[in-house]
Amino acid sequence: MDRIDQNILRELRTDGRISNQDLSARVGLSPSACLRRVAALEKSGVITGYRAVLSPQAMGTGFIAYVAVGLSAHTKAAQEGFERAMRYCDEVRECHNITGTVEYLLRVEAADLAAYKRFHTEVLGTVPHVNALTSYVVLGSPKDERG
Amino acid sequence: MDRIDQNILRELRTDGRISNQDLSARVGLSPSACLRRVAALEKSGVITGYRAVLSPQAMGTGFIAYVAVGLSAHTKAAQEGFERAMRYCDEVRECHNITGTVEYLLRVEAADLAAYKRFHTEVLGTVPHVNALTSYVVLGSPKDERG
DNA sequence: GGTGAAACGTAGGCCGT
DNA sequence: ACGGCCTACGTTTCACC
Repeated sequence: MDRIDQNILRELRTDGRISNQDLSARVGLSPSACLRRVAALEKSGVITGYRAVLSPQAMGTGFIAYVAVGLSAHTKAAQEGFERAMRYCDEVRECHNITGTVEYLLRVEAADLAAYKRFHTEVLGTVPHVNALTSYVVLGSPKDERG
Repeated sequence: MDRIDQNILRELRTDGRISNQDLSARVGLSPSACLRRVAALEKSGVITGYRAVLSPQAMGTGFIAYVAVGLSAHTKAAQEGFERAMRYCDEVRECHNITGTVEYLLRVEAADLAAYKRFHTEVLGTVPHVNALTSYVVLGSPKDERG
């Protein structure tokens, strides 16, 4: 992992669909040498995948909220049950296990406030052991370099 | 924006580097028709970009935390100053303006606890109007579909 | 790490529906 | 307006130096 690898990663983080030819030119390598490095970075797990970044507005998920979730039982079974429920939930885009007064922080994307309310009561309200629920509605994201 | 577009977006969200040929086969279209749709989705702003997803561990940023930040002044100038500071901060990967008792939620990625402590005191501690700081260290992310 | 050539994918004109 | 076909062009990918 030298300077050239760092440059490759910086470029791919900005534009994941750059052609190998353009990428090799930017980092000062021949296409084949560049491709070998990219393949190695993928194989070693430094690059875990590529994703298209979609506009939430255009996707009909203009309502975004972070939700702090506390469980009533601190058992392994309770955690696994909750995580399993989150995994199968399309609205839940991220589920982080955190330190602090509650166990989880979710990022939830819904169409609008009404859809979010439905998710809040009908989904989160019915998952076993869910105790404390605090929603933080996202008003805007001055910086967002997710992925 | 019909069902085929939805399928295209679902595939590109999962694998942003899929070839147009494979993508067209998956959504049941000819390569040219598929490419036209993808180009239209990019032009109309539904697809805002493509990114490589990198492993934080491999990138030397294995320590991740969410930080709730409250400002002492609720003026436009105070907010703009804070947001500007966050924009130029490499450790801050996301900065969301949220509702609730505090104004901002940050995602911070650092090498380790020591690096995070340095960031916490030397960066966040010196930004004007920063009042309340609460860190939530990420222990793990059972689900993470960021991007 | 670079070179070259074959295999592969892309992009755009054109026509049918 | 939109999808499919065809083709020239560019890119990827491999053995080899």
